[in-house]
Amino acid sequence: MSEDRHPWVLHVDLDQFIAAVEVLRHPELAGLPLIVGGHGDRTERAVVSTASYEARAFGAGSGMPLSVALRKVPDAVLLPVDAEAYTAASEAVMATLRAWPGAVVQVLGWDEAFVGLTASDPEAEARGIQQSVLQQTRLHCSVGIGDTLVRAKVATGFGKPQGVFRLTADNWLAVMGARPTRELWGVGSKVSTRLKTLGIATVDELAAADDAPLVAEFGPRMGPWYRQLGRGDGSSMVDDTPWVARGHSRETTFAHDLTARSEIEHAALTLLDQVLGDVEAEARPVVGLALKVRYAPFTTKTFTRRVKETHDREAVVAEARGLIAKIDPERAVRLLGMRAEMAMPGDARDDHTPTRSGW
DNA sequence: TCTGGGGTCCTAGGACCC
DNA sequence: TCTGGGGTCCTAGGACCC
Repeated sequence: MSEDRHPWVLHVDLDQFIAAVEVLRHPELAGLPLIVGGHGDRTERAVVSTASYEARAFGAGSGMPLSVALRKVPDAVLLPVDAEAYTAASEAVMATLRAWPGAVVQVLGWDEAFVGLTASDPEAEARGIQQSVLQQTRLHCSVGIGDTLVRAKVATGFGKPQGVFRLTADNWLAVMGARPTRELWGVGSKVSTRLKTLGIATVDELAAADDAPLVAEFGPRMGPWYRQLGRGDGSSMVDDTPWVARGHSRETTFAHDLTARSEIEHAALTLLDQVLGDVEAEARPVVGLALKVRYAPFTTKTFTRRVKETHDREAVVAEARGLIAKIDPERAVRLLGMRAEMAMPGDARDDHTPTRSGW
Protein backbone atom coordinates (compact mmCIF):
# COMPACT_ATOMS: atom_id res chain seq x y z
CA MET A 1 0.00 0.00 0.00
CA SER A 2 1.42 3.32 -1.07
CA GLU A 3 1.99 5.99 1.53
CA ASP A 4 2.07 8.68 -1.16
CA ARG A 5 -0.49 11.35 -0.60
CA HIS A 6 -1.62 13.38 -3.62
CA PRO A 7 -4.03 16.24 -4.08
CA TRP A 8 -7.32 15.09 -5.56
CA VAL A 9 -10.46 16.69 -6.85
CA LEU A 10 -13.70 14.99 -5.82
CA HIS A 11 -16.99 15.96 -7.43
CA VAL A 12 -19.91 15.20 -5.16
CA ASP A 13 -23.31 15.07 -6.85
CA LEU A 14 -26.53 14.23 -5.04
CA ASP A 15 -28.65 11.54 -6.71
CA GLN A 16 -32.01 12.84 -8.05
CA PHE A 17 -31.63 15.52 -5.38
CA ILE A 18 -34.93 17.35 -5.59
CA ALA A 19 -36.99 14.19 -5.89
CA ALA A 20 -35.04 12.66 -2.99
CA VAL A 21 -35.76 15.66 -0.76
CA GLU A 22 -39.45 15.35 -1.58
CA VAL A 23 -39.47 11.65 -0.75
CA LEU A 24 -37.87 12.37 2.62
CA ARG A 25 -40.87 14.44 3.65
CA HIS A 26 -43.41 12.37 1.71
CA PRO A 27 -42.21 8.81 2.44
CA GLU A 28 -45.35 7.38 0.87
CA LEU A 29 -44.02 8.55 -2.52
CA ALA A 30 -40.95 6.30 -2.36
CA GLY A 31 -40.73 4.07 -5.40
CA LEU A 32 -43.31 6.03 -7.40
CA PRO A 33 -42.57 7.90 -10.63
CA LEU A 34 -42.17 11.47 -9.41
CA ILE A 35 -41.85 14.69 -11.38
CA VAL A 36 -41.05 18.01 -9.76
CA GLY A 37 -41.63 21.15 -11.80
CA GLY A 38 -43.49 24.43 -12.03
CA HIS A 39 -46.23 25.10 -9.54
CA GLY A 40 -47.66 21.60 -9.58
CA ASP A 41 -50.26 22.42 -12.20
CA ARG A 42 -50.38 19.70 -14.86
CA THR A 43 -51.49 22.10 -17.59
CA GLU A 44 -49.01 24.90 -16.93
CA ARG A 45 -46.19 25.96 -19.24
CA ALA A 46 -43.16 24.80 -17.30
CA VAL A 47 -40.28 22.35 -17.41
CA VAL A 48 -39.19 19.41 -15.29
CA SER A 49 -36.75 20.28 -12.51
CA THR A 50 -36.12 16.69 -11.50
CA ALA A 51 -37.64 13.33 -12.36
CA SER A 52 -37.15 10.37 -10.04
CA TYR A 53 -35.39 7.32 -11.44
CA GLU A 54 -38.78 5.60 -11.71
CA ALA A 55 -40.05 8.44 -13.93
CA ARG A 56 -36.80 8.55 -15.92
CA ALA A 57 -37.36 4.90 -16.83
CA PHE A 58 -40.34 6.09 -18.90
CA GLY A 59 -38.33 8.80 -20.62
CA ALA A 60 -38.95 11.84 -18.43
CA GLY A 61 -35.96 14.03 -17.66
CA SER A 62 -34.76 17.39 -16.37
CA GLY A 63 -35.35 20.35 -18.63
CA MET A 64 -38.10 18.63 -20.55
CA PRO A 65 -41.37 20.51 -21.02
CA LEU A 66 -43.84 19.38 -18.39
CA SER A 67 -46.45 18.56 -21.01
CA VAL A 68 -44.05 16.19 -22.73
CA ALA A 69 -42.94 14.51 -19.51
CA LEU A 70 -46.51 13.95 -18.35
CA ARG A 71 -47.42 12.45 -21.69
CA LYS A 72 -44.60 9.95 -21.29
CA VAL A 73 -45.45 9.23 -17.66
CA PRO A 74 -49.19 9.89 -17.25
CA ASP A 75 -49.26 8.22 -13.85
CA ALA A 76 -46.44 10.35 -12.45
CA VAL A 77 -46.96 12.23 -9.21
CA LEU A 78 -46.39 15.93 -9.96
CA LEU A 79 -45.06 18.18 -7.21
CA PRO A 80 -44.38 21.94 -7.27
CA VAL A 81 -40.84 23.29 -6.93
CA ASP A 82 -40.14 24.25 -3.32
CA ALA A 83 -36.90 26.21 -3.51
CA GLU A 84 -36.69 26.89 0.22
CA ALA A 85 -36.80 23.21 1.08
CA TYR A 86 -34.04 22.38 -1.41
CA THR A 87 -31.88 25.27 -0.22
CA ALA A 88 -32.15 24.02 3.36
CA ALA A 89 -31.28 20.46 2.36
CA SER A 90 -28.42 21.73 0.22
CA GLU A 91 -26.95 23.71 3.09
CA ALA A 92 -27.01 20.62 5.29
CA VAL A 93 -25.12 18.67 2.62
CA MET A 94 -22.52 21.41 2.11
CA ALA A 95 -22.00 21.73 5.86
CA THR A 96 -21.29 18.00 5.99
CA LEU A 97 -18.74 18.32 3.20
CA ARG A 98 -17.02 21.25 4.88
CA ALA A 99 -16.75 19.24 8.09
CA TRP A 100 -14.81 16.49 6.29
CA PRO A 101 -11.17 16.61 7.50
CA GLY A 102 -8.93 18.46 5.06
CA ALA A 103 -11.72 19.25 2.61
CA VAL A 104 -11.85 22.46 0.58
CA VAL A 105 -15.39 22.86 -0.75
CA GLN A 106 -16.51 24.73 -3.87
CA VAL A 107 -20.28 24.75 -4.25
CA LEU A 108 -21.57 24.51 -7.83
CA GLY A 109 -25.28 24.44 -7.25
CA TRP A 110 -27.99 23.04 -4.99
CA ASP A 111 -26.87 19.49 -5.51
CA GLU A 112 -23.19 19.46 -6.36
CA ALA A 113 -19.79 20.58 -5.17
CA PHE A 114 -16.11 20.07 -5.77
CA VAL A 115 -14.13 18.84 -2.79
CA GLY A 116 -10.37 19.24 -2.82
CA LEU A 117 -8.30 17.06 -0.51
CA THR A 118 -5.01 15.24 -0.19
CA ALA A 119 -5.13 11.47 0.18
CA SER A 120 -3.36 8.25 -0.66
CA ASP A 121 -6.67 6.44 -1.18
CA PRO A 122 -9.23 8.83 -2.72
CA GLU A 123 -11.81 6.06 -3.16
CA ALA A 124 -11.82 5.56 0.59
CA GLU A 125 -12.33 9.29 1.09
CA ALA A 126 -15.17 9.25 -1.43
CA ARG A 127 -16.91 6.35 0.31
CA GLY A 128 -16.44 8.06 3.65
CA ILE A 129 -17.99 11.26 2.33
CA GLN A 130 -20.94 9.32 0.91
CA GLN A 131 -21.51 7.68 4.30
CA SER A 132 -21.22 10.97 6.12
CA VAL A 133 -23.68 12.74 3.80
CA LEU A 134 -26.12 9.83 4.11
CA GLN A 135 -25.91 9.83 7.90
CA GLN A 136 -26.28 13.58 8.24
CA THR A 137 -28.93 14.19 5.57
CA ARG A 138 -30.38 10.79 4.57
CA LEU A 139 -29.44 11.65 0.97
CA HIS A 140 -27.41 9.52 -1.43
CA CYS A 141 -24.70 10.94 -3.65
CA SER A 142 -22.26 9.86 -6.33
CA VAL A 143 -18.62 10.90 -6.33
CA GLY A 144 -16.26 11.48 -9.22
CA ILE A 145 -12.55 11.46 -8.54
CA GLY A 146 -10.14 13.29 -10.81
CA ASP A 147 -6.78 14.94 -11.18
CA THR A 148 -8.53 17.97 -12.72
CA LEU A 149 -11.91 19.61 -12.14
CA VAL A 150 -13.12 18.52 -15.57
CA ARG A 151 -12.14 14.88 -15.09
CA ALA A 152 -13.74 14.73 -11.64
CA LYS A 153 -16.95 16.29 -12.95
CA VAL A 154 -17.19 13.92 -15.90
CA ALA A 155 -16.26 10.92 -13.73
CA THR A 156 -19.34 11.38 -11.56
CA GLY A 157 -21.60 10.37 -14.42
CA PHE A 158 -20.00 6.93 -14.47
CA GLY A 159 -20.56 6.52 -10.74
CA LYS A 160 -24.29 7.19 -10.66
CA PRO A 161 -26.15 6.25 -8.67
CA GLN A 162 -24.47 5.95 -5.29
CA GLY A 163 -21.13 5.02 -6.82
CA VAL A 164 -17.56 6.24 -7.15
CA PHE A 165 -15.54 6.54 -10.35
CA ARG A 166 -12.03 7.82 -11.02
CA LEU A 167 -10.84 9.59 -14.19
CA THR A 168 -7.23 10.75 -14.52
CA ALA A 169 -4.79 11.47 -17.33
CA ASP A 170 -4.09 7.70 -17.31
CA ASN A 171 -7.59 6.51 -18.27
CA TRP A 172 -9.29 9.63 -19.66
CA LEU A 173 -8.98 8.77 -23.35
CA ALA A 174 -9.58 5.07 -22.77
CA VAL A 175 -12.91 5.89 -21.12
CA MET A 176 -13.95 9.05 -22.97
CA GLY A 177 -12.07 8.96 -26.27
CA ALA A 178 -14.69 7.21 -28.38
CA ARG A 179 -17.58 9.21 -26.95
CA PRO A 180 -19.19 12.20 -28.68
CA THR A 181 -17.91 15.66 -27.72
CA ARG A 182 -21.40 16.49 -26.48
CA GLU A 183 -20.65 14.49 -23.33
CA LEU A 184 -18.02 16.99 -22.26
CA TRP A 185 -18.90 19.55 -19.60
CA GLY A 186 -19.22 22.79 -21.57
CA VAL A 187 -19.96 21.34 -25.00
CA GLY A 188 -23.63 21.64 -25.85
CA SER A 189 -25.60 20.74 -28.93
CA LYS A 190 -24.59 23.86 -30.91
CA VAL A 191 -20.87 23.51 -30.31
CA SER A 192 -20.85 19.77 -30.92
CA THR A 193 -22.52 20.41 -34.28
CA ARG A 194 -19.98 23.08 -35.20
CA LEU A 195 -17.17 20.72 -34.17
CA LYS A 196 -18.57 18.10 -36.52
CA THR A 197 -18.24 20.53 -39.43
CA LEU A 198 -14.52 20.61 -38.58
CA GLY A 199 -14.43 16.81 -38.74
CA ILE A 200 -14.39 16.48 -34.96
CA ALA A 201 -17.05 14.13 -33.60
CA THR A 202 -15.34 12.31 -30.74
CA VAL A 203 -13.35 13.27 -27.68
CA ASP A 204 -10.31 11.56 -29.21
CA GLU A 205 -10.58 13.75 -32.30
CA LEU A 206 -10.99 16.91 -30.24
CA ALA A 207 -8.00 16.02 -28.07
CA ALA A 208 -5.83 15.56 -31.15
CA ALA A 209 -7.14 18.61 -33.05
CA ASP A 210 -4.97 21.51 -34.18
CA ASP A 211 -5.50 24.89 -32.58
CA ALA A 212 -5.76 26.83 -35.84
CA PRO A 213 -9.13 25.56 -37.10
CA LEU A 214 -10.58 25.72 -33.61
CA VAL A 215 -9.45 29.32 -33.20
CA ALA A 216 -10.88 30.19 -36.61
CA GLU A 217 -14.23 28.68 -35.66
CA PHE A 218 -14.56 29.63 -31.99
CA GLY A 219 -12.18 32.52 -31.36
CA PRO A 220 -8.90 32.91 -29.52
CA ARG A 221 -10.11 31.85 -26.09
CA MET A 222 -12.81 29.29 -26.74
CA GLY A 223 -10.94 27.45 -29.50
CA PRO A 224 -7.97 26.33 -27.39
CA TRP A 225 -10.27 25.84 -24.43
CA TYR A 226 -12.36 23.23 -26.27
CA ARG A 227 -9.28 21.28 -27.22
CA GLN A 228 -8.09 21.32 -23.62
CA LEU A 229 -11.52 20.06 -22.62
CA GLY A 230 -11.09 17.16 -25.04
CA ARG A 231 -7.99 16.16 -23.16
CA GLY A 232 -9.63 16.53 -19.77
CA ASP A 233 -6.90 18.98 -18.87
CA GLY A 234 -7.33 22.20 -16.96
CA SER A 235 -7.37 23.53 -13.47
CA SER A 236 -7.26 21.27 -10.44
CA MET A 237 -7.74 24.16 -8.04
CA VAL A 238 -10.80 23.87 -5.85
CA ASP A 239 -11.72 27.42 -4.90
CA ASP A 240 -13.72 27.92 -1.72
CA THR A 241 -13.90 31.70 -2.05
CA PRO A 242 -17.47 32.65 -1.21
CA TRP A 243 -19.43 33.20 -4.38
CA VAL A 244 -20.43 36.78 -5.16
CA ALA A 245 -23.14 37.23 -7.78
CA ARG A 246 -22.38 39.67 -10.60
CA GLY A 247 -26.00 40.49 -10.99
CA HIS A 248 -29.56 39.50 -10.35
CA SER A 249 -32.40 38.89 -12.73
CA ARG A 250 -36.07 38.06 -12.70
CA GLU A 251 -38.10 36.80 -15.58
CA THR A 252 -41.65 35.73 -16.19
CA THR A 253 -43.39 33.83 -18.91
CA PHE A 254 -46.96 35.03 -19.18
CA ALA A 255 -49.85 32.64 -19.37
CA HIS A 256 -51.29 34.78 -22.17
CA ASP A 257 -49.23 36.95 -24.50
CA LEU A 258 -49.23 40.65 -23.61
CA THR A 259 -50.17 43.18 -26.28
CA ALA A 260 -51.21 46.28 -24.34
CA ARG A 261 -48.39 48.77 -23.97
CA SER A 262 -49.42 49.69 -20.44
CA GLU A 263 -49.56 46.06 -19.38
CA ILE A 264 -46.08 45.39 -20.76
CA GLU A 265 -44.60 48.46 -19.07
CA HIS A 266 -46.19 47.56 -15.79
CA ALA A 267 -44.90 43.99 -15.96
CA ALA A 268 -41.36 45.12 -16.77
CA LEU A 269 -41.31 47.68 -13.98
CA THR A 270 -42.61 45.08 -11.53
CA LEU A 271 -39.73 42.78 -12.45
CA LEU A 272 -37.29 45.67 -12.13
CA ASP A 273 -38.66 46.41 -8.68
CA GLN A 274 -37.98 42.83 -7.61
CA VAL A 275 -34.48 42.87 -9.04
CA LEU A 276 -33.66 46.14 -7.32
CA GLY A 277 -34.89 44.63 -4.09
CA ASP A 278 -32.38 41.80 -4.55
CA VAL A 279 -29.64 44.30 -5.32
CA GLU A 280 -30.44 46.54 -2.38
CA ALA A 281 -30.31 43.56 -0.06
CA GLU A 282 -26.61 43.43 -0.90
CA ALA A 283 -26.10 47.20 -0.73
CA ARG A 284 -24.08 47.18 -3.95
CA PRO A 285 -24.30 49.80 -6.68
CA VAL A 286 -25.87 49.05 -10.06
CA VAL A 287 -23.59 49.32 -13.09
CA GLY A 288 -25.68 47.77 -15.84
CA LEU A 289 -29.22 46.93 -16.86
CA ALA A 290 -30.68 44.45 -19.29
CA LEU A 291 -34.17 43.83 -20.58
CA LYS A 292 -35.06 40.57 -22.26
CA VAL A 293 -38.16 40.29 -24.43
CA ARG A 294 -39.49 37.15 -25.98
CA TYR A 295 -41.96 37.99 -28.68
CA ALA A 296 -44.51 35.31 -29.42
CA PRO A 297 -43.92 32.67 -30.36
CA PHE A 298 -40.16 32.36 -29.95
CA THR A 299 -37.99 35.33 -30.88
CA THR A 300 -35.86 36.74 -28.11
CA LYS A 301 -34.31 40.19 -28.06
CA THR A 302 -32.10 41.71 -25.40
CA PHE A 303 -31.50 45.38 -24.74
CA THR A 304 -28.65 46.34 -22.47
CA ARG A 305 -27.40 49.57 -21.04
CA ARG A 306 -24.41 50.45 -18.97
CA VAL A 307 -25.21 52.93 -16.23
CA LYS A 308 -22.98 55.13 -14.17
CA GLU A 309 -22.39 53.33 -10.88
CA THR A 310 -25.32 54.26 -8.69
CA HIS A 311 -27.39 53.42 -5.64
CA ASP A 312 -30.15 55.75 -6.81
CA ARG A 313 -33.25 53.71 -7.49
CA GLU A 314 -34.99 56.50 -9.39
CA ALA A 315 -32.03 56.88 -11.74
CA VAL A 316 -32.06 53.16 -12.47
CA VAL A 317 -35.79 53.18 -13.12
CA ALA A 318 -35.35 56.08 -15.54
CA GLU A 319 -32.69 54.10 -17.44
CA ALA A 320 -34.95 51.07 -17.48
CA ARG A 321 -37.75 53.10 -19.03
CA GLY A 322 -35.39 53.87 -21.87
CA LEU A 323 -34.93 50.16 -22.47
CA ILE A 324 -38.64 49.43 -22.16
CA ALA A 325 -39.30 52.04 -24.85
CA LYS A 326 -37.41 49.84 -27.30
CA ILE A 327 -39.97 47.04 -27.11
CA ASP A 328 -41.74 46.68 -30.45
CA PRO A 329 -45.35 47.73 -29.81
CA GLU A 330 -46.55 45.74 -32.82
CA ARG A 331 -45.58 42.38 -31.40
CA ALA A 332 -47.11 40.30 -28.63
CA VAL A 333 -44.83 39.71 -25.66
CA ARG A 334 -44.61 36.24 -24.16
CA LEU A 335 -41.75 36.68 -21.73
CA LEU A 336 -40.08 39.58 -19.99
CA GLY A 337 -36.85 39.56 -18.03
CA MET A 338 -35.07 42.28 -16.11
CA ARG A 339 -31.50 42.04 -14.98
CA ALA A 340 -29.28 44.35 -12.95
CA GLU A 341 -25.51 44.04 -12.97
CA MET A 342 -23.72 45.09 -9.82
CA ALA A 343 -20.25 46.47 -9.19
CA MET A 344 -17.98 43.78 -7.81
CA PRO A 345 -16.74 44.40 -4.29
CA GLY A 346 -13.11 45.44 -4.08
CA ASP A 347 -11.22 44.70 -7.25
CA ALA A 348 -12.52 41.16 -7.52
CA ARG A 349 -13.03 40.03 -11.10
CA ASP A 350 -13.00 43.61 -12.31
CA ASP A 351 -11.88 42.55 -15.76
CA HIS A 352 -15.52 41.79 -16.29
CA THR A 353 -17.44 44.12 -18.58
CA PRO A 354 -20.45 44.99 -16.51
CA THR A 355 -22.98 45.48 -19.25
CA ARG A 356 -22.44 42.08 -20.71
CA SER A 357 -25.81 40.46 -20.56
CA GLY A 358 -26.36 37.66 -18.15
CA TRP A 359 -28.62 35.95 -20.59
C1' DT B 1 -42.34 17.73 -27.88
C1' DC B 2 -42.27 22.59 -27.39
C1' DT B 3 -39.65 24.76 -24.53
C1' DG B 4 -38.81 27.92 -16.66
C1' DG B 5 -35.92 30.73 -14.16
C1' DG B 6 -31.55 31.61 -12.18
C1' DG B 7 -26.86 32.25 -13.37
C1' DT B 8 -21.79 32.54 -16.12
C1' DC B 9 -18.67 33.81 -19.92
C1' DC B 10 -17.24 34.78 -24.93
C1' DT B 11 -17.45 37.14 -29.54
C1' DA B 12 -18.47 40.52 -33.07
C1' DG B 13 -18.83 44.97 -34.62
C1' DG B 14 -19.38 49.97 -34.30
C1' DA B 15 -18.04 54.38 -32.07
C1' DC B 16 -14.54 57.00 -30.54
C1' DC B 17 -9.82 58.46 -29.30
C1' DC B 18 -4.88 59.04 -30.15
C1' DT C 1 -8.04 64.78 -49.83
C1' DC C 2 -7.77 60.34 -48.40
C1' DT C 3 -6.38 57.53 -45.18
C1' DG C 4 -3.41 53.45 -40.95
C1' DG C 5 -3.37 51.03 -36.73
C1' DG C 6 -4.07 50.22 -31.94
C1' DG C 7 -6.73 50.59 -27.91
C1' DT C 8 -11.03 51.02 -25.10
C1' DC C 9 -15.90 51.24 -24.35
C1' DC C 10 -20.48 49.92 -25.49
C1' DT C 11 -24.37 47.07 -27.29
C1' DA C 12 -26.30 42.92 -29.06
C1' DG C 13 -26.33 38.16 -29.40
C1' DG C 14 -24.91 33.30 -28.62
C1' DA C 15 -23.87 29.31 -25.86
C1' DC C 16 -23.69 26.70 -21.78
C1' DC C 17 -24.78 25.06 -16.95
C1' DC C 18 -27.92 23.70 -12.94
